[in-house]
Amino acid sequence: MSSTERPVRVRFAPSPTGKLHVGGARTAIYNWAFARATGGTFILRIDDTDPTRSTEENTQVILRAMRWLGLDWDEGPEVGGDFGPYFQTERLSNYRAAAERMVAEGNAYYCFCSPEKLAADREAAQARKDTFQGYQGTCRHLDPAEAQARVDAGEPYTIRIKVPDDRGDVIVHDAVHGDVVFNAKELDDFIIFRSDGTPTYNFATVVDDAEMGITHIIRGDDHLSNTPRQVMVYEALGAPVPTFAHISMILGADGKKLSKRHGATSVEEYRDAGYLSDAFVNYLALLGWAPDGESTVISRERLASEFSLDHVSKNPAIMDPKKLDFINGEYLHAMSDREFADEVLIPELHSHDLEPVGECLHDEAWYDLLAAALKPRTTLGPDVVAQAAFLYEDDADLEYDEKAVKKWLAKAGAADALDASAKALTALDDWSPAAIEAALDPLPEQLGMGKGKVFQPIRVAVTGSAASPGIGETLALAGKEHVLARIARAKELAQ
RNA sequence: GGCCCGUUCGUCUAGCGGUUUAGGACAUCGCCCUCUCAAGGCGGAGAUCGCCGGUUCGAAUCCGGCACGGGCUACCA
Repeated sequence: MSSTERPVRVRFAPSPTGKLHVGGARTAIYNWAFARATGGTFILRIDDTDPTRSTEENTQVILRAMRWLGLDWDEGPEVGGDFGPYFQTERLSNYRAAAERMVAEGNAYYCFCSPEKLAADREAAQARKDTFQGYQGTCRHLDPAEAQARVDAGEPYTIRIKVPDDRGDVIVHDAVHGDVVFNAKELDDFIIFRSDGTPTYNFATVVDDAEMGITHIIRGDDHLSNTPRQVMVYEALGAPVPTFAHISMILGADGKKLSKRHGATSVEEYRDAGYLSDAFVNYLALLGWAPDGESTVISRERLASEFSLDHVSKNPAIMDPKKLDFINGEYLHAMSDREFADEVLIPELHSHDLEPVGECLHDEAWYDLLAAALKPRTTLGPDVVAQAAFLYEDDADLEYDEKAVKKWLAKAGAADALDASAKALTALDDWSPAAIEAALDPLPEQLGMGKGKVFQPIRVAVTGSAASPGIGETLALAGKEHVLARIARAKELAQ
């Protein structure tokens, strides 16, 4: 039975040797979306066979990142499943059994070559400028009984797969690259079991994928060249070969492999910077996959229903933070004022220790107004902090932006504008944005000045800066008492 | 050294032999709106489809070579 006829089972199998990187996150997203779009099963497996670099803490970081991304897995850590365990370190006996079966069936053999001999052989091949520089097959034709005797005698050994002499072309059916042809002659009898009794990656991963019934392997294209080796293992195991989908790497702005010097590379850094999970998934999903040539903002639901492997691009993608910001802004702007207040505004203010000061005008209606004012001006959650800061300063401590003072307060007419507006505002009972604007509206004409000449001095007086939401909203948020106090204070700087 | 992969505006991409004067999005520039900053609306500039040959009446699309970039070739994953 061909793999495409089996119910879809895909897996994301990170090694807990570090945090979840954006490249891994995208691989996880594609696996998840493919499973959801095909009604298949999404499995999470932890490939922790490298004991020196794998840690429990990294495993937790990865699970947390997966949850934050909203990539729920059907089988794996913490949810279980019929094909477990889902940690490779708990499956060692499976690998051992599979390898021994391969030896027994003549598809693998014991090798007693020392690392030194192998290195010497390789150097010799290089010196001879041989086209083939792999394993020379020294132990391939050892008598099985004799080999077994040496093993029993305690001699160190590795287990190597026996690539059939007459295998010919190995064709990897890849959903994004098409059929990729390799010749088995270029493959050597690679090691599947180390002398320390642990399996190698190319072996363990295939044993797991075969036993877990994985039908499609979606992973980074750094594995493409290793795929024919893995196909050899599937064949030796007598397991169906899955369909592969090798996706390209994500690069930094300079076209080089993403690394620390490019800034944020891990999922949690993006989360901590204030990106929305939906926006981040949206951006990453479209970095290398396009449902059409038009869509930029695509919902999680659409991703989960429309994702397909045949629209995945072959070439590497450069990560563009500007576009991520744009998409994040789109998600923010699509929120209701209430959602924005509860999910972004208030948490951000709290995490920056901007707690309500003075009298309690910071009620629900006040936050709704602040949310409405700030939402269109926000592309990243933390943007709200600097914009709202003037509302959390004592009147006497408010700092004025030097340029703004020079441009708007230290100018002829500024004092008149402040006087007139203070007078109009003092008389005002209804302290709503609309009422404030109505009260201020006639002033420019009365004073014979342009609107900017009147409103900007007020804005600078109240916020300390030349940029803020509309004057009505700004004053309404600051509160009448504070507005008047700040205007009075600013008059000392005005002409 | 050998094998494999990739190459469309600055960036992400659409394009699967004629409907293409190569479409969209981000970024950028300009205009409108406007009390500022955003948001929003409208518009501009921006890609001889890596290069060279070939197939074809016709190629970004098919084939070959080359160049550049990347991967694998480990008792790493």
